Amino acid sequence: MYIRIRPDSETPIYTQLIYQIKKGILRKELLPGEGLPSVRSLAGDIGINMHTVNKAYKLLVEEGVLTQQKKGFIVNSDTKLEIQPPHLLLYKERLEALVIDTQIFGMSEEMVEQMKQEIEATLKKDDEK
Amino acid sequence: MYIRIRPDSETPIYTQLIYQIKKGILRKELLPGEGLPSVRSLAGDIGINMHTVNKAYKLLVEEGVLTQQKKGFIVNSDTKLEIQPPHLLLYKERLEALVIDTQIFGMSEEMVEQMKQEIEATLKKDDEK
DNA sequence: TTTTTGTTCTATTTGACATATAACAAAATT
DNA sequence: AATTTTGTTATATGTCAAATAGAACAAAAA
Repeated sequence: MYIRIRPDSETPIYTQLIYQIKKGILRKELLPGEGLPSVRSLAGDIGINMHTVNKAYKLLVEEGVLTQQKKGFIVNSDTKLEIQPPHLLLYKERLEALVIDTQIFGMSEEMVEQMKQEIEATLKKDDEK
Repeated sequence: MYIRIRPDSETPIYTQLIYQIKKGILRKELLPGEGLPSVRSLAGDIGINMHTVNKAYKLLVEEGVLTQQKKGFIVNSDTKLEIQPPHLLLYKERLEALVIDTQIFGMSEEMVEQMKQEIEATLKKDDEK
């Protein structure tokens, strides 16, 4: 699985990593129950620190996306993964900010819908594209 | 116009202020051409520092939401305010992150749509509600 | 037995955020 | 004309998150 990190981005590395992994799961490049690389190996591969990878993994566990076994992290196999209240609150805040900017800049509903569909296309298996 | 700041929020104060002002414009509590309170008076009113207000104002000018006269900041009167490329990029990144979380947590399209409409209701003039 | 795993701890560096204070020129007010 | 208000600029300080570095540990896997 490909992971690309932009060190100079405003977005923290651990946040970038979190979304790269979520992307991998949605694209089925990471399957339920599949193990993730160890914090040390992944850190070494993409050239970042071990603790940064560990932070991303632990936050993903906290969200329920990953689970933790005695040894190592794996993709959660639960069919129904529901968002927890504190994360739902953050989700709503992000949605509100996006809606506000959409209206402030007078972006049409079609324009947003098109962008959304372009994004969704990148989140499908290569097979289905 | 009401402005409420949560000092303990993860969101920086200047960012909170930016969205409060955008909200005020959408709700028509701030009209095109209308002047905003001076950085000192607003800072004093809501109990934050002058430079924090100034930072929010300047960023809003940079986005085209406000303009600056010889003296003071005013709401931009341009009918067509179009988003600039760098801001559009950030917008797309935020939209992507939201779409990813929507799918990862298996949220239905109806659920998102409902949340969106609840938000949009808060962005209308009180008259229209 | 050796290696690998995540965990924990201490330490350091960097930058953003926010505040505080002061001084300035230009504009508005009195 | 004098005073006040405006945004601007500069310096300084404190706090915190992010990221790195290195070391040590017990438990599990090889």
